[in-house]
Amino acid sequence: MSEQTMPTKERILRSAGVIFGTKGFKDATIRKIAEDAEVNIAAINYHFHGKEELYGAVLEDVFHTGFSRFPSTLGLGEDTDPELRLRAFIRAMFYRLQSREGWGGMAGQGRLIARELLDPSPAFENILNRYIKPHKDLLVGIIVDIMRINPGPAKLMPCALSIIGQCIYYALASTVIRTISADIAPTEDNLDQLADSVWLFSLGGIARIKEEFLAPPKAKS
Amino acid sequence: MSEQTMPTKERILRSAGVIFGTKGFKDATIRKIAEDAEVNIAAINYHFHGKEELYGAVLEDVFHTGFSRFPSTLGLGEDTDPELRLRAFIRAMFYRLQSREGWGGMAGQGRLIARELLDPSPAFENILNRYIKPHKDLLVGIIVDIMRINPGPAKLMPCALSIIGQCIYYALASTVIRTISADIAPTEDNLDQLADSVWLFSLGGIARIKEEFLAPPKAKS
DNA sequence: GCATAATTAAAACATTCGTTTTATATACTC
DNA sequence: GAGTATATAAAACGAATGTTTTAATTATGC
Repeated sequence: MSEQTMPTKERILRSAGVIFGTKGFKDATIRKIAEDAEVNIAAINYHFHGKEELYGAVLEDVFHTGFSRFPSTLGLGEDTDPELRLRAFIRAMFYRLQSREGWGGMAGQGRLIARELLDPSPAFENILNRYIKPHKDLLVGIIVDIMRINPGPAKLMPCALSIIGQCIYYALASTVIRTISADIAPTEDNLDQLADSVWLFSLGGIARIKEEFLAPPKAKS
Repeated sequence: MSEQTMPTKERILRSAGVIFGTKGFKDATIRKIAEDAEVNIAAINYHFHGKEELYGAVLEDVFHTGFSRFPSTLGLGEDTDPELRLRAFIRAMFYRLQSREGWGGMAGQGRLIARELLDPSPAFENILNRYIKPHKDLLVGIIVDIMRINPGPAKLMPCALSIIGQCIYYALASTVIRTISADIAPTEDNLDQLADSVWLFSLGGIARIKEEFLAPPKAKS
């Protein structure tokens, strides 16, 4: 389905995804989206009822597409080595956040999600319950399996946040990372490599947190 | 110096810091800043030459104040145990990003920095060279000292990004973290605790990266 | 103490943007 | 094939916003 034969509604959704992602809600204008989608302004307010609802639809679409195409297990069964399941989890996050695939040139879905974390929109609460919370629970389950004990949420949650934080940061700061050291910036080609670096780092982190939980040090200022 | 005796220029800078931080550049309006600072609109365009330049001044002020009050060493000498220097580095980041201290109720400096990482402003290039790059170099130095070997930038940079990413993420996503599990969300009281969790996690991560560098596994799919 | 510069105040301007309205075209139903 | 619903197009509206202008006020230097 080419650019022109694609139904208007879809074209709008595509363009809106790119523009909302790269410029943010406030900076993205209906006019620019309409121009990019080669669609009249009124068509946007016809199919969606306004800017806000369009944004909600984009958000839903981004999460739905991302989690459909790159499920957090990447197809691995529950019986797989939990360390490999963690690797799949992290890789899936990298793909979702940074891969170009499946979103037709959409270069900004990772940034769109980062924006939501900064300034959650009204539409985000649904996303939170339907995607993010289960996603977090899955990760916590993997960590427990890796540790082979359950140290309780007070230890597990920071672990999970540390892992997710690394992944999000690469998407958030990709622009700045590129100017600081271009060779380490995430591209389509080194995603696996970066993801695996985060994976190894996290395996070490998890081990250390477990160790500290089992044998809390007496004397360490 | 009370609210009213403070010079106009400073009052503007304070209010602008809060409002830019919490709402972002585009969403923050000159009128709201003027109202909050109890200052006429024209005074803003008189002292600063416009919205953009005001923003630049705020950014400079945030970084200057942050790094002055919380230097990355927290006073520790070069001869200190590098693991403790890492702890200081991470704590300083948490204080800078999330502490209320020293910025008169400024609740959003961490978010302001996260916004810059997402959409760097023209004023950011200076900040990058004068604050962020040296900051990164310091961190890399600490990591080398902890590892006691230098595995080269291809291994060091991801380590540094993983550490910084964790810190930034807590600031970026504090709102969402709070709704997911309120007890782990960063507050003024548990900053040390969270920072130390990131510290331990990172120590484990560094160890693991080093280990993998020294003895790369032959057979691991 | 006055003249000049620095600062603050109020109003007006020009632009941008989301939305609405009105008109036209296309598709579908009976 | 007429009539109705659906979809697109063009223009206009109204609100918000950054900036400028013009006037008034305050501080400063001699």
